[in-house]
Amino acid sequence: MEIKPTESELEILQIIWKKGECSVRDVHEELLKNKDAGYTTTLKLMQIMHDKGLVERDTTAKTHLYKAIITREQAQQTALDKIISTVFKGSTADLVIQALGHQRASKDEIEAIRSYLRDVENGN
Amino acid sequence: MEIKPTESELEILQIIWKKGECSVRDVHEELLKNKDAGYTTTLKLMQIMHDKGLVERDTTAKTHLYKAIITREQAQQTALDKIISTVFKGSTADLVIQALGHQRASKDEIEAIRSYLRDVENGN
DNA sequence: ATGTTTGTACGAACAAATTCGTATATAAAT
DNA sequence: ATTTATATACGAATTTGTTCGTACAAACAT
Repeated sequence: MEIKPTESELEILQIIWKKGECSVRDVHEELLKNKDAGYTTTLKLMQIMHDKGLVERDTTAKTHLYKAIITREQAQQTALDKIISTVFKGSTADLVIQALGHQRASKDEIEAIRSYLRDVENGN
Repeated sequence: MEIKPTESELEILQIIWKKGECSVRDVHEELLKNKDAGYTTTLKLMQIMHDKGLVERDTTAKTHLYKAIITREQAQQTALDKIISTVFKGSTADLVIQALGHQRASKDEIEAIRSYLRDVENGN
């Protein structure tokens, strides 16, 4: 049973991950900074996300509060799995190298990665 | 002007990238190994891809031959850009670490990445 | 108490992507 | 020559995702 958030759902999840528990209005206000959309559109999307089990909600008050069920890490992993298999021929190394090559990681980022590699190799 | 292949289009591009020039039947046969679909579905998809400029084709013979216009690297970069911005908060390092952490890269892969990092640091 | 604001629910329009059936042309086999 | 297999073209149904309008309930302000 795959949980694959759509594009729009991910935009919303991002906001919920950042802010924690959110009302529809919270999310909507934040969305408006980047795009243009009606309030009921956001509401509907969040209701659908609830149906799909991407979020849970507290309906005790009039204004419902939504929390993410799926974690950012899960979504990251799903997204990675997908593109590794669809465009990177299954090779994680290819993905990493392509990411580092074109995204121009900063010195700090590169150091973080290198230190991570050390840990992996020592710990294993 | 964004060139964003859809899910199905990527499945087809993968095959074309691997095999080079392909007829619809070539692609279709390969697709059948993983999923179930009708021949005309594959045909239609490839025609749409042609309309969109993802592939070009040689129509001199009865059986048309398709080649990819978009390269695997372009598709990789597009895919990376998208997920880095949607689920990795814009951080390439986060992506790399998540990829290495869960995909359990092999020793060879890790060495390849490390050597790549060395090159980057020396070359820059 | 009554109007205004703020909320949910939900059907339905719209759009994009996918799938397939049918028509038709060409090549190959009998 | 006629049948059979293999192609393309393309309209249309289906499915999935997105957007919005309208109805209605609860809270708030006057």
